[in-house]
Amino acid sequence: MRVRFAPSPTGFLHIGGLRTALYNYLLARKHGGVFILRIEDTDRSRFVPEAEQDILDCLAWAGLEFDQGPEKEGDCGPYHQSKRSTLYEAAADTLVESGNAYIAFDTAEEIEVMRERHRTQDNPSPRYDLITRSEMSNSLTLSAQEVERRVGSGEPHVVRLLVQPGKSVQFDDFVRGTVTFESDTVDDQILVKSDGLPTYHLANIVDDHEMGITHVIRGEEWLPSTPKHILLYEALGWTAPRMAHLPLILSPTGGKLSKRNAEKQGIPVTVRQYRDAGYEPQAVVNFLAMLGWNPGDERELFSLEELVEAFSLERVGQAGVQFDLQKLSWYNQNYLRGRSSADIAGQMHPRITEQFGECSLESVVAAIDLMKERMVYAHDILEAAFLFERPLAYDEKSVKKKWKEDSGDLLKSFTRVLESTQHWTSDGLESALQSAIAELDIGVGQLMFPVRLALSGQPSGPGLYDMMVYFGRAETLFRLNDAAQRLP
RNA sequence: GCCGCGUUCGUCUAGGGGUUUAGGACGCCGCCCUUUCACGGCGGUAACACGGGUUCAAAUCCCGUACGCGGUACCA
Repeated sequence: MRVRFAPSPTGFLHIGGLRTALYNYLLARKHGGVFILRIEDTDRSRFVPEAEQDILDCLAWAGLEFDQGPEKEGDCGPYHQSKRSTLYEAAADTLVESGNAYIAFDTAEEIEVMRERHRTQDNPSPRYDLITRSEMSNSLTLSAQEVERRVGSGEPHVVRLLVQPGKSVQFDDFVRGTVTFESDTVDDQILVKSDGLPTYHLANIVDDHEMGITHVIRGEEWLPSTPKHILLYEALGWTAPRMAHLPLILSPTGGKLSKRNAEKQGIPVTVRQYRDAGYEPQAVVNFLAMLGWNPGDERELFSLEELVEAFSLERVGQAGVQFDLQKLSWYNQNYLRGRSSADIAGQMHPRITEQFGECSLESVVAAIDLMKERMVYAHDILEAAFLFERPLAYDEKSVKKKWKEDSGDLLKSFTRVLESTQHWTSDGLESALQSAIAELDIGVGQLMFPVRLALSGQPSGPGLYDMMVYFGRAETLFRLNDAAQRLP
């Protein structure tokens, strides 16, 4: 088995592209096959220089290692279509010679005029096909000498696929079963553009054949052009690979998860955005895997290795799937919890020192220990500012609600108990507080809430005693006294 | 318009003729835990698009309709 992921470097890698790459990767690994990365850079007008590096970075980030591709030569390179021109030229020549393709000289304007002429209410976009090609300037309507003269004089021209009418083009799709198209509904696809570069359709099938691709796994948007590809394989006398068209990822409101559509709803569309937003790569991978595929049992959490084990094309769904950011967060929370506090602390330490000033790595580890259960993203730790600096202000609502006239005095009384507390541990501090409220003859809440407020400035947070242990005696006493002074 | 693909809780889905009072997960709601918030535990909410057929029996098979999505480029 040989599969490939073949993105175009026209922009940053789309999240849907990553899913396509993932499914290809999983299938290859599952069957001990080869996973190839091929850069389809045949559109010069949309070429984005940084795009290729982004594709490489994002695949690496997600842990999808390819076997062959740019900077990883294998048995069928090069892996950029821009470096494989001779292959496409040869295929185009073969097709023209065998009468399966022809040369056309029409300019964009001439084609537009033809479309205008044939346009009706019922046919808003006339094709270049059986009906119309006879009235255009191409090697089917011009004499051989005239064609030769025009080509010889350097007149711009394209190569078009000659689609024969009345044929039923059929193929078996792994996820959709048998799909049939009538050749009458297929247009004479341009194979070689007037700049001499092949279109996707030609380059793609030439490369898939040359690279020995056995399974093509791609998005459903390619389904309508598959009959063209099948026709090309037939015309070249090649065996077509097996096809699998994946359900499209839709926006939560339906419709394509396009840049505009998605960003309006706060959904990142490029993999880079997920990386930058602090998503765990495993969470993204796991989430993406479940978007259109399921293992057939009730498991939800899968490592990449487990996905390889469980994956199969048979269990890929057929209906479009809506993207759900909340489910992704749930995955993220799960994978974050799976990481050690030391690991997360190591990642976040630089940002914490940058934001709050110098602090030891050990203290960050302790802070993560305190917060981990209530974090969804690694950077959530930054929101718990009180762990790294003294509260600048106290949550107004809580003060209004919980801070009573005697709270300051109670806090001061408590500091006297804490000064002499023997065991500065969670248990020791709990009994210290218990004895304090017994002595003062008050309810637990009357003391607990002011203490929490004094320590964190917040109405909620980690366990009170654990927090005191984290701060230590001196800092705890300082914050208690400070609050008693600053609050009314 | 035409061509193609699709349609089970709000979302991702299981189920593919009888085992289904349609199962799980996310979300939402409630209770418990915790005198905080989260985590966790327990419970609840909520779906077979519609209409015909086939059959003793249909979410499951067939046909139609509706709706959604994709394609309809010298883009991929």
